Amino acid sequence: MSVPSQEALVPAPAASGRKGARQAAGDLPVARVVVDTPLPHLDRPFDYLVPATADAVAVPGCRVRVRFAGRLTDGFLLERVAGSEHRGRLAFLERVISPEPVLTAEIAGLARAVADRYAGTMSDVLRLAIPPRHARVEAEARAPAPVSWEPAPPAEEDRSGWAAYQAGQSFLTALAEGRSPRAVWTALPGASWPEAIAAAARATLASGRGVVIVLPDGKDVAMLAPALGSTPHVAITADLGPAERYRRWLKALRGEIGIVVGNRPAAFAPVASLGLAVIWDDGDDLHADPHAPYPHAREVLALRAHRAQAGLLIGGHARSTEATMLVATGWARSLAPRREEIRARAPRVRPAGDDAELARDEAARAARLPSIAWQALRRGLDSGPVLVQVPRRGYLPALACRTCRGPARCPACRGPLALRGGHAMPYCRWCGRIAGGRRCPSCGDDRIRALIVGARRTAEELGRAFPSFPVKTSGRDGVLAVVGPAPALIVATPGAEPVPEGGYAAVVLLDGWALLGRPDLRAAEEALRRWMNAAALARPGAELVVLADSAVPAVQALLRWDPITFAERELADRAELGFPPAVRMATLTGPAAAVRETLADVALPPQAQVLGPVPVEGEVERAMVRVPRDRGSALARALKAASGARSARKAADTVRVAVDPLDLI
DNA sequence: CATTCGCGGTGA
DNA sequence: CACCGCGAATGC
Repeated sequence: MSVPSQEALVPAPAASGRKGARQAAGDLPVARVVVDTPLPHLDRPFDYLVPATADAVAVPGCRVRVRFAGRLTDGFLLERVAGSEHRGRLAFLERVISPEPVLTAEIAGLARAVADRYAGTMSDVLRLAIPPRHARVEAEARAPAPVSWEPAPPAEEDRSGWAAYQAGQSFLTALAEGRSPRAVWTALPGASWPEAIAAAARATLASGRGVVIVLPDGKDVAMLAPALGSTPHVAITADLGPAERYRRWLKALRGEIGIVVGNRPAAFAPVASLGLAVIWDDGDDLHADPHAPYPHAREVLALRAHRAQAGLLIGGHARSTEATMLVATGWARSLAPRREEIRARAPRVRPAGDDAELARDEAARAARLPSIAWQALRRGLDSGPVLVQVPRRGYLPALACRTCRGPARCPACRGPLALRGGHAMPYCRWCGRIAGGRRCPSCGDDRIRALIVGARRTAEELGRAFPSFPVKTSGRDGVLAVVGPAPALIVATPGAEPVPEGGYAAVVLLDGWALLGRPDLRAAEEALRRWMNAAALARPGAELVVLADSAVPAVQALLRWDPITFAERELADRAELGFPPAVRMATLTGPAAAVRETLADVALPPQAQVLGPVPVEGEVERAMVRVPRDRGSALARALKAASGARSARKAADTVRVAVDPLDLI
């Protein structure tokens, strides 16, 4: 198709100072632009004319400003083409913000794929993928680009620790030889996962390819940096500030650096010729983006590795059900430790159920500490720091017996009790029964109290039980990154455990039943992940006591240090129940009428099943739609079409669509 | 929010 | 039957 002549395309210019119409560029005069609008029905490229004056700077991937629906709007120039399909006159690009090609072809394709996977728009994804521009930083002289990335020093195999895994060595070799293996890696406790990741990154770099490494939070990034040592890399984290973040991101974009380490957004880092994508602790919910379309870093990296034919390494001490699915379908291989390595390095785990004998010590009794936990801590304190993991404050408003402070449980199923707002009677979080007329099995009292277990309170109580040792807390407000080798009592919430020099001498996981009792599909998986992350910080053979019933599968998995069998069983359960990742599921949340309207409009793929809608709170309702995994993209397409139709007709109430969200129940 | 589309009404 | 006017649809 050819471009109609200028005069036909260009409206007579408004009476401005300039005389004459603007000229379109002679060569490839049409720019395809992704316009920054959240409206789903506008999620496609729009064509604009490139002014001749902007010919040199209007390069694919650059930021532009265009008049869209009467307003000036930001956008990205996808490509320059000779003509347009659009029947009607094209407008000119208003301005090229800068010629920096910030949207590479690879990331453009990835953003499109992520949007399609999550029933979202490309511009929403680009907002997550591309940091805001910082003009001064962009203008800074670019460092002279190296001819190629530093050849990595020969990998120090003994330090990296990959030999401890069944296929560890061949994984490294494959990367170094330019192949693209995909693996789900179950990391050994006590071993240095940063060293292992660094070795994989170096091997990839040696093959002349780039690496992105995604870690849950800044603390993990800080741990990986020393392992990478002199290997050239940039760390991009949220706490840097916009200028420095953009500076480092540009280094990757401009090909000056081949390894990018960071949190969630690093999954989109514009590393050239990607050879390996890494995600650590993929079960951590920090990897799920809270912004529309709510993509998960593991899924982003899996899509990216697939599209770019790069390797993928999904690692963690525990194993997510989703990663297990990738192994089950044969898409990725399992990188599991040899059994004898586990035996040599895992802590010795002992459960303490409800019936466990409380410590004799008065202060330990007050802290609800069973005897075996108290003894483990006391013995540990002879030789080093000990860790007590407590659930985050306010994480679960638990109920306990008024007198003895033992956990209040459902008389029918032993699930944890909770109070619902406005109701006087506690109900069971597991079976939902109203627990009237219950009595505490140990002291007979029928009164209950709210028990807010938190790090600070627990720390005070434990401090009294071990008066001669320093007590340190680490939690949401005030994270302690590291602790020294001296004996000390460390009280931390999950994810905030300080890394001890030389490992913890003992670990106690308090309130296991509280973690397990959460009304969440993923409660057991999440409990095991948190326990294992804490336990992995223990010295080999250290004593570890978990306050939970040993009959529970997650506790069994911890006892045997077998997260894989647990995850496989979890996956089988999900398949049975019809929940992700065994199926693809989407939730529609919004005002009741809007949710029902959308459900009525949507042309669901065959075999789709609608659950609900059910009230969430107030007027808000939520419905779930599930389809077999291979219908996932059809479902996303249908949901986007339906929400697009709604937004096109300017329906007042919006319905939030989330695909495979973490909080399903 | 600006522009265009498209339909029914209207007056010649 | 051409043209007008207004609400709906569209967005280059």
